[in-house]
Amino acid sequence: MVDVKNSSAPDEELAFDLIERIFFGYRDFVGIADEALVKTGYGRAHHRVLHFVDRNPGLTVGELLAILKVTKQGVARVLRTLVDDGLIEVRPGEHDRREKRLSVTTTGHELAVELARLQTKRIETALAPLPEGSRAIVAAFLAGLVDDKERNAVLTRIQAGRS
Amino acid sequence: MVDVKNSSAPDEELAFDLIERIFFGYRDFVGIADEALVKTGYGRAHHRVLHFVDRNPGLTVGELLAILKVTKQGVARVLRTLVDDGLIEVRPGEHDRREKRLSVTTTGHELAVELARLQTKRIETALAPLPEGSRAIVAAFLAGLVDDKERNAVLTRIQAGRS
DNA sequence: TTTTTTACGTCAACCATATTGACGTATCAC
DNA sequence: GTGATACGTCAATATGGTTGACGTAAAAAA
Repeated sequence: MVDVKNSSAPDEELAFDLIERIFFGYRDFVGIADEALVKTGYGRAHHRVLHFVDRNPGLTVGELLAILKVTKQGVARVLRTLVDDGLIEVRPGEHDRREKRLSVTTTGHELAVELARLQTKRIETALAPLPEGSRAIVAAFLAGLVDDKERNAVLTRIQAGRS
Repeated sequence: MVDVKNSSAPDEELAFDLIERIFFGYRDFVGIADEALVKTGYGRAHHRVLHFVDRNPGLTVGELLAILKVTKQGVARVLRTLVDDGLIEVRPGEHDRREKRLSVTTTGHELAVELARLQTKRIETALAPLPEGSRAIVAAFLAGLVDDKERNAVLTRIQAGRS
């Protein structure tokens, strides 16, 4: 019989509540888009690419990889599908023609907005009963979850894609 | 030339900022555990199973499937590995011996706590600079992201696994 | 001008995580 | 005893990735 409470720390407080809320909240939040995407035949990976290209017109492939933290092979198939299907356009960079500058077509933009609309609705519903200033608090908390070294790049990226 | 602004709604406000903060925040938050798991050879799927079994001793396989929203085949390999490796124990249910009641071993608990500790640290760091009451606001927001029909079950589950 | 580096693509092989469908077994409830 | 339930398993398949090797075009440096 081993004592389970054999840790030296005097019963540290672990944030199980928030850890699980993050899990369940994210599970259902992305589920909104997953469901809506069934009709299109696309998956989560397509949504992520479409979203960030929609928000950052002229994004290069390299920047996209940095955002998603995947390898180029990881997005290759997904990106090719979206281009073939006419949701995303590719043009060589003006100053550096090795680059591929990505942007959404009208069709691509419409799908991106449709999904963003659904997710926005969920966010607003979640914020509605909360006190004034909650949006800023939630935003700050979420930014705080990002790796220290990434935070500046992330916030700049988000800011860059403002309406 | 098609007018991009052809929607009837007068320039709806889409919550791009929060949508992206949720993405980046989650990406790095789960990345904390991913990194720590490299040394063990386990992946995200193992972590999820271990976490919920740790927090809900005596959990049945069926309940686990409902929490993770996957099929039994989806957890089969992962669960078998954790049982074979001695991190999770299985016992038949007392009242219903068809059930398999799952619980962590000492080893399993230690790994679960180690991961929770890392994630807790990130959460506390994110909350630290925020005003009093922010924790409750963030908790409420995250619960609000959960599907309406799931929310009661989720909150009950979280509450059940309290320290 | 040659050389090197960069940005990107692609082929091949592979892995983790999941799915659906079919079938089997033990056990419970009636 | 019969049927439903909890679970396991086999097989085939899909999705979303990975590493490694190699190729091309263009930019930057020598």
